[in-house]
Amino acid sequence: MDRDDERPLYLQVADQLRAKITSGELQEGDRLPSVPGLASDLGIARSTASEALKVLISEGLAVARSGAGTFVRLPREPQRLIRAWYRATPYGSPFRQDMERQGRAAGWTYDSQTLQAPPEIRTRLALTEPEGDTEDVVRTHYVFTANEEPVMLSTSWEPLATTRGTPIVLPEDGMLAGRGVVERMLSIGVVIDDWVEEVGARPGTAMECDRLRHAPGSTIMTIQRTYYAAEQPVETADIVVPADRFALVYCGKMGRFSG
Amino acid sequence: MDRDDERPLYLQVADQLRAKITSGELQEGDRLPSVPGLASDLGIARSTASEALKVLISEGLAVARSGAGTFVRLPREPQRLIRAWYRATPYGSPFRQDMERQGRAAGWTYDSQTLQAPPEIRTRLALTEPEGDTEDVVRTHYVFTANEEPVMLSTSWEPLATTRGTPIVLPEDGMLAGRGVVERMLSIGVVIDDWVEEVGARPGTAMECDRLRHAPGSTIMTIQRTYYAAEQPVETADIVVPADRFALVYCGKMGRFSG
DNA sequence: TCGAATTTGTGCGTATGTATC
DNA sequence: GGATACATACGCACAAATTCG
Repeated sequence: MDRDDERPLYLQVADQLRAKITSGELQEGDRLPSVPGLASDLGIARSTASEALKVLISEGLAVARSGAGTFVRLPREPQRLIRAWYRATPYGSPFRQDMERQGRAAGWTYDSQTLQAPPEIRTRLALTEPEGDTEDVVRTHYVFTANEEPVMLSTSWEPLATTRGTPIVLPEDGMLAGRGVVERMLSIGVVIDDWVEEVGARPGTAMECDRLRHAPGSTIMTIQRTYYAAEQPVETADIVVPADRFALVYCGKMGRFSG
Repeated sequence: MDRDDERPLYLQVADQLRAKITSGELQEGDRLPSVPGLASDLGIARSTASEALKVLISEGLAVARSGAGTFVRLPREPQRLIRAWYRATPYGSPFRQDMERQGRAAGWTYDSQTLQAPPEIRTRLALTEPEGDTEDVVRTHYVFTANEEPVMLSTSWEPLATTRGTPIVLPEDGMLAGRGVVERMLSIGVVIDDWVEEVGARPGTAMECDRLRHAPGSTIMTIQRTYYAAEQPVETADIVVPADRFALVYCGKMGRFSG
């Protein structure tokens, strides 16, 4: 440690602690030195030691538990979610296929409702102006689980213009329950041929983290997926996955339209 | 403001300032109250006022300029990075094309070096065991800029087995400098036909955030990209983009291999 | 060009509340 | 219940950057 100008003191202390984590000297779940401990050991102020730990916490390398201490929290090796559907036969649940390939039991709970689409969804589904307060979409909230643990949230929107009067109006009802949008739509003659996904990331909201049993503020990835049949959007979904458990895998071929 | 238990004081102050931003009372570039100003106006300690401003900074709603003040920085509508290359002719810089489509001036700086690939990269490039300490890859660090601002980091690895003795050993050297991997490889007869991208997200490290001029700990997305020619990996890169500025767009077609 | 005023960044010290062990 | 730990809040001081007359 250098008391000179070089770098701020609290960053030097953070570097020192980070090195112990990345080198493996401190492992997952191990307790980091406490604020008073660091302060007296290194001869610095408690507030300075506290700043150093906050750096590691903001980097996601540690979590503080009030009253207990600050603990190492290594980023887990993420599971891979294959998001490029090169399956020749898109039958069955894509999520279940991904999980079973990695030896995990997939499941989900859901909750469907018909209502009038909000403006943002109208844009994504290319809906016309609403007529009065007519209900024109089916919204379904999903919680997906792997080995009984919640791991993914999804909110799906399907226009009633496409599905009204068919056996698949409700996504999780009837013979094709749980088979995925593509297969369900195919059964009523709607051939989904294009997909677009827009991937973002941000700290999770309190509600999202709660439903995923995650620490508040932990990083999540968001996917806005839209399915098209003959250039017409027939389903769109907001998908939320915790970033410390999943990586999204996309692939394709060069040189011509990637679809 | 409530001096009672309710919520921590610095969060209440942060809420109050955030409300002024989201309501539009304070606009992009406007100066927030200074730390001493807040402290005396609200009758709180300067350190408490400072904490409140740090909350907004960590949320990406403000930036501090030492000596000048703290300024509103509204979350921009995220720029879209098109990551599915359906360009029939993959000529020119993909990054520049994305930026110019959105009316921004693209640029980059780089730094190339030949060295022996570390284990993780060996796996990704399917390299055999190293012979002694032979240098077998070219590593290039990039900092990409849009309108002079750093917006994306990338570290690219190319096996010397592919490029040794050709005019394109150094990515940013010679006639094809800045033209992108695909075009450069094509010029030596290596036809890149497959790509795989693995997308993750996490809080940025101190170094990453510093190089991107971002608040430490702000959310970033990571992309591990690998290019293949005839099923053989010929380049891999680690790409880092700040999540509050970019969304990644992937698209494809259903029902057959998505490439 | 210079200097005074302002502002952020860092670092010190202390104290209290509350959670955990 | 007592010891320990983190979270919050207060106070002060100085350095470095910026701004402006």
